[in-house]
Amino acid sequence: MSKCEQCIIRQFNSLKSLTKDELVRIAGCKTSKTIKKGEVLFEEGEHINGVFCIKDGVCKVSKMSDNGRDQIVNLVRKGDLLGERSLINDEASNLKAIAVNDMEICFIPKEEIVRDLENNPKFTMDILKNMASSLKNADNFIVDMAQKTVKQRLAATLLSLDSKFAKNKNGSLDILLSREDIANIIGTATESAIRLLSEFKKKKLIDLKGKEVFILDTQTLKDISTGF
Amino acid sequence: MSKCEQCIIRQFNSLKSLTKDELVRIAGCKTSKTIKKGEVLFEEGEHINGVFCIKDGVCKVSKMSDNGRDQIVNLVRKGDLLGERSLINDEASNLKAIAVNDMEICFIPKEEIVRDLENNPKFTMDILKNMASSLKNADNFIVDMAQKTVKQRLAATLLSLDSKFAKNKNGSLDILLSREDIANIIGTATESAIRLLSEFKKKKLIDLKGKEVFILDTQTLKDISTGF
DNA sequence: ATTAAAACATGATATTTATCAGCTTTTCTA
DNA sequence: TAGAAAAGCTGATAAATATCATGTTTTAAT
Repeated sequence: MSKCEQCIIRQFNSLKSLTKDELVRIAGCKTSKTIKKGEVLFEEGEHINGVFCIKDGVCKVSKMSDNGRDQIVNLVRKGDLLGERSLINDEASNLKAIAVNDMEICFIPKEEIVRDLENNPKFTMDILKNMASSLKNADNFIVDMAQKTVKQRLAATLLSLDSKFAKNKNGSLDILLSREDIANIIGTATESAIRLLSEFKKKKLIDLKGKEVFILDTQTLKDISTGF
Repeated sequence: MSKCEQCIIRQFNSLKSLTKDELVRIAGCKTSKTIKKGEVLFEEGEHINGVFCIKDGVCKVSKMSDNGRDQIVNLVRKGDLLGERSLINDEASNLKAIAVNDMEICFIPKEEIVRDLENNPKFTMDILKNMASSLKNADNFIVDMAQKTVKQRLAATLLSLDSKFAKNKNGSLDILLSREDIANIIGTATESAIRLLSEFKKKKLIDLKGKEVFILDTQTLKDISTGF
């Protein structure tokens, strides 16, 4: 069993605010898991009963809409916590999480982390700050979804992937998404996403090699996303 | 100056978790204001430096999109707190708030309430719960915006207004919104919103008398909003 | 290595939604 | 209370997007 107090991943999330003693206790009760690409971390309606700390890999967090299409609301990656909300309210998750590639995760049971929430105000404040930031992002996302065209949303999404993920040696984004995933992020039909990706490629704003994406012209993408 | 410890409004928000002493202190530093319909509580980009407690009235919280249209992300009403997020991060607001009707509000300076946040874990936890709930709502809103048609979104919005606001004696919703406001909630052109409202009226799902809205057939509205 | 399944791609068409124009009604203000 | 401005309404049309159909390429499993 690996030791949380020696794990560098925690520097990237709220767990950095825990004391050494608290981390030792967490290390004693957490479980580490490997999750293969395509596997489910949790389903909509499931009680999560804990928090995931993502040591490696990426997962997509989505919700099924009434008309049966999945909407991806977040991509969670190395260093992020997942499931903080289930600590705070006692409800079942309204979201589903699926691994986009192979993942390494640690799962910390709810009771343990709630104890820290009650006793360590610094930790609580950190969680609160994170939540406030997520809420701000969510508001911006709402505005984009409501007011931007599909083309604008695709441009914005490509820019967001560009800033969120590292680049491979060949310059491609270090995240492989299916065309359907991309469509489910921007909220459109898969065919529409494909068509617009082809258009962007033809205009040399991006390049595509299979699922690999190369961002070539951020300025024009920014112009498109803001309506010029 | 009115006394917070005797104000029933606080029972509806996180201020209920403050101790009597804390409330007395808050009462001493808060300012009460009347805000007329159409007046601005705060602008996008403004540093709010405090929290609004809404004693009466409703305001619309919105954000300007890149293509110059306002998107309403929330309607805040009697009993709600507004601006909690500005306590937690030190950023300027990314949202604007405008009174929909005449309002009574109290404004509590940031420093005072941050002090409570640091010293009263019950209060902090309550704020946290509220934030978690807002975040869940925001996720659901994103999915609706991304996946529902304008007609579905209008039906969903009418149902949400129906459950959020009281009814007048004549049965109309106790909230008067312009057609433009409604369009800015569902994220569509004003003309489209008007057309669909007329259609719903013709089908006897709702009735309209000027800005007054009567919800007549919740079941069919629900069916429409969920895609049947 | 072969084959089935999944993902990708593109054209044709239908549907939805935005935009523009012109008109009526309501609201505000001097 | 008259006149101006804003809000509401409706039709015609254009633009955006979804859907359906069909073929190709890639991936995965045997």
